[in-house]
Amino acid sequence: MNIEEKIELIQEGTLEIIDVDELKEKLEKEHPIAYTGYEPSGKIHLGHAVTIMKLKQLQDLGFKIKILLADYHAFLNGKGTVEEIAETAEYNKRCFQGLGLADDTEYILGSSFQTGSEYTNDVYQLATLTTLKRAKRSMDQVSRHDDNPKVASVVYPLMQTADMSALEVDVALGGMEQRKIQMLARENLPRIGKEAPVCIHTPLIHGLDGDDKMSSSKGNYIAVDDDEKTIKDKIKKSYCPMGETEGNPILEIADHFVFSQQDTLLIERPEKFGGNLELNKDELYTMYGEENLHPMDLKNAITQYLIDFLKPVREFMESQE
RNA sequence: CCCGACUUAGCUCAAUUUGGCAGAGCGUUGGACUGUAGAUCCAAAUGUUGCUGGUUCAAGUCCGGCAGUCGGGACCA
Repeated sequence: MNIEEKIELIQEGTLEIIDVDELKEKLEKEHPIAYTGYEPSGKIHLGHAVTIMKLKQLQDLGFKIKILLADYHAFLNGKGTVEEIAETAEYNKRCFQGLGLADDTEYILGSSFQTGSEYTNDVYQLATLTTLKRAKRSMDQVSRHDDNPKVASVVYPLMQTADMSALEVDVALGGMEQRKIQMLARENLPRIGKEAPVCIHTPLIHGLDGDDKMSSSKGNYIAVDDDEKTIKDKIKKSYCPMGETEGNPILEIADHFVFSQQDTLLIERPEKFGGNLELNKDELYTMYGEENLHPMDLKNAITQYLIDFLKPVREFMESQE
């Protein structure tokens, strides 16, 4: 596979690559490093899984993958005590493994290096280069809501910047909510004499309730280790307007998790409603948009697909207990 | 360190000048209507009133102490 073909693959399902020419250079390396950081979270859901799927693809293309279990970041963001977060991080690691990342994926706990002297120096350097306004703004989509925002919330993006240097990453992958932090990092790293990584952003998927963002705090997610019944119940209750192809969480799940794995989706429906269908992505969107496919039939198909898709994750997690 | 204000359901807030059964909206849950969900309609659940001591027949309400948050003042050789 040549570099152009690789780039085409990487672009699938991403909103932006900043920038593509730099990515070409990175792809000439033997084993470029790609990283994503996750705040340890009580549940790993399909939103997280969008980025994990992309990391798996990068892995197949020869990247070395580093996953930052960002325990300090979670701590700074008010998610609990360091001890609680460490436990959650261990659980999250199993979720990521269960989603199929290769065994040589490196899982790194933030606290294992984020107090080092060189690292700390980087953070202080960055602190002198970053205005409060800019740092706060970068946290718009990331910061947990707080009526009394703490200094911690502006240290957060500086640490995320320093992470990229400390982990020697070539590519930083994240959901679109990370964009402002990543852009700040790209701007500041050269100013402290470090190289900025290529930034790749994936779309956020809508919550099952139709909310802008699937998030563990809102309970509008499907967790990667949800069991069959839970998946059924959650999809059944999901927002899914007839004919609506924008902001429809069920179609988004089809997009990111079905059509990234296979070309067509089998939709089983009773004869009286037209009988079974096998549709590719374009056909599905067209047919749904024209109201020729009922939401319930779509939901049933996605429910069954997700049950099968997440089954190995669940089994892996159980085998680890 | 000093002064003041605030703290009530998951969230936002009510609860009369003058102590008398702690409420609403939103959210949540259930039902109706739809071959899904939502919208709409109907119904239901939910409280250590920040903690603590006191006054009183009776305290969310009055008094004392503590804590948290916010604001101001003071300190600045």
